[in-house]
Amino acid sequence: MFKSKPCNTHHQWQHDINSSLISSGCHRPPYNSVNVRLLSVTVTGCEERSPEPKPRWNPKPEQIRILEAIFNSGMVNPPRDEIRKIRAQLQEYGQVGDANVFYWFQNRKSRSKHKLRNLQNSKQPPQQNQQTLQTPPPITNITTLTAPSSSSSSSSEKSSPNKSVGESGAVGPGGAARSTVFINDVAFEVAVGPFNVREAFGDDAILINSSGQPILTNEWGLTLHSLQHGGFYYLVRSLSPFPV
Amino acid sequence: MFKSKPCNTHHQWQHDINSSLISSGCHRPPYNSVNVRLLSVTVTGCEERSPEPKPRWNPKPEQIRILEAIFNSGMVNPPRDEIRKIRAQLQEYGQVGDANVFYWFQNRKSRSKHKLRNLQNSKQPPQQNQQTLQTPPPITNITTLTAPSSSSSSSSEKSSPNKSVGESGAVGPGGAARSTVFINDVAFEVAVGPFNVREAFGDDAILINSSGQPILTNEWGLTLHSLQHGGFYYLVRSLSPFPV
DNA sequence: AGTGTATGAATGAACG
DNA sequence: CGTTCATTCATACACT
Repeated sequence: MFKSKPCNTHHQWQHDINSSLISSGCHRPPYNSVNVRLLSVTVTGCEERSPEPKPRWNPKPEQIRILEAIFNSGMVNPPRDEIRKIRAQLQEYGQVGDANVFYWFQNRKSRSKHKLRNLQNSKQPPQQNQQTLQTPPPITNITTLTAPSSSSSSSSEKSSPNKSVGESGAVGPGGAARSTVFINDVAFEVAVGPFNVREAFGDDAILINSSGQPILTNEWGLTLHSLQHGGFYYLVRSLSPFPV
Repeated sequence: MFKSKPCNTHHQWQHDINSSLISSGCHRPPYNSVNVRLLSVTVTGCEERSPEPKPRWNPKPEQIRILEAIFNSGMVNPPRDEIRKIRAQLQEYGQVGDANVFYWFQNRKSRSKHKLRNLQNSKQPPQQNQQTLQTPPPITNITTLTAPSSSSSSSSEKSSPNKSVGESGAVGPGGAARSTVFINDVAFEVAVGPFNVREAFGDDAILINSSGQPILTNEWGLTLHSLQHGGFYYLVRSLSPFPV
């Protein structure tokens, strides 16, 4: 019982988690808490199995904005030094630790990928789903896929992605016309024609090209033109996370 | 969906990784490796579906205790034979494979180091260009690990059995009364003053200094004096429950 | 109130 | 070995 209920009120203080990164101890909250926490027994007194409240970091909107901006600018996997800098930057708006930033990027990337995957998958089913889904049923797709996604971390750059891509422009012979575009350095195969940005990435999603120009869309989130095959685009958000 | 499954149905059977450790060979068997495949993942008609979900090992608290104890006793990088023995020992409490043990130690060590590094970093304000390359670790090959001290919250002081993420950022005002010592080459932050060896390492724990002299403690397991800041100590046990 | 979803945190597993 | 991926847990918040 004294273990799953942080009696603490929802104080979102996050003491000084800063400077702590992934720990490695044991923590198995689920049912048992054996934990042999090394130290922390500052001799200062008897301690009993008091569950740690676990104040979870609650990023401020400004912080999220910054993080999102960095993420969307291509740095999806910032190296350690960068994390530290980012943390410093974020700290202007509230307490935050390197670990928090680290976790944020990890989760952000992971979930982004996961969602996109689902998206992709949902298009696969031989079901004639068309409705609001923009992807044409034909799926003859080529196996060419180049997803830089993580790759290296040593160099933090990618502001200007121009990694020579394989230019996998292939269209199913006799099939629907599709082209490959890169969004946040991730390859996507999209149908030629209007692309439903909103459907794909959410209501608040905005695509900008490599020149920083936003891709215009109509009130339905559809681009006015086709995305350019082989083009690089970046996804930004006006606010809030995207629902899918 | 599943909000809190107390004891998830994790089937604990770790497909035996028998034969050899994971050192080399094929990795990433789990079909779930979606890796960088966000694009075109289809057409293949039917993807090979390994009928094996490969549930990941979920160490039991007792197992964690044993592992922690071994790790804390200094064996941060057990050789293959030891791993086998350890596994055998752990198996009393649940299925576990050599690979699991191996990974556990790898992660444990790695994350301990990370944590320490961040700690150090945060305490050493940016005053030196750290190229990440070129500067061989000034430290010896010691594996430093810092123990979380209760840190902040002057009022709520407790040694949490669980995740101890908290770490007071800057030492703050005047610096807390703590010092760093190395026990089995692992860095610990301890409170200045008597140190509770028993509390920290168990009833059978004995600390000896770098000269081989045992650190005397009273009947409570408290050292008579403070541990020396920066000093090297070694943990031995009067009765060794584990092979060391 | 509960129920579902979004997301911070943790960690086993694995890659390069 | 350091870094990254995938999965899971737990909690804050939104919803009907």
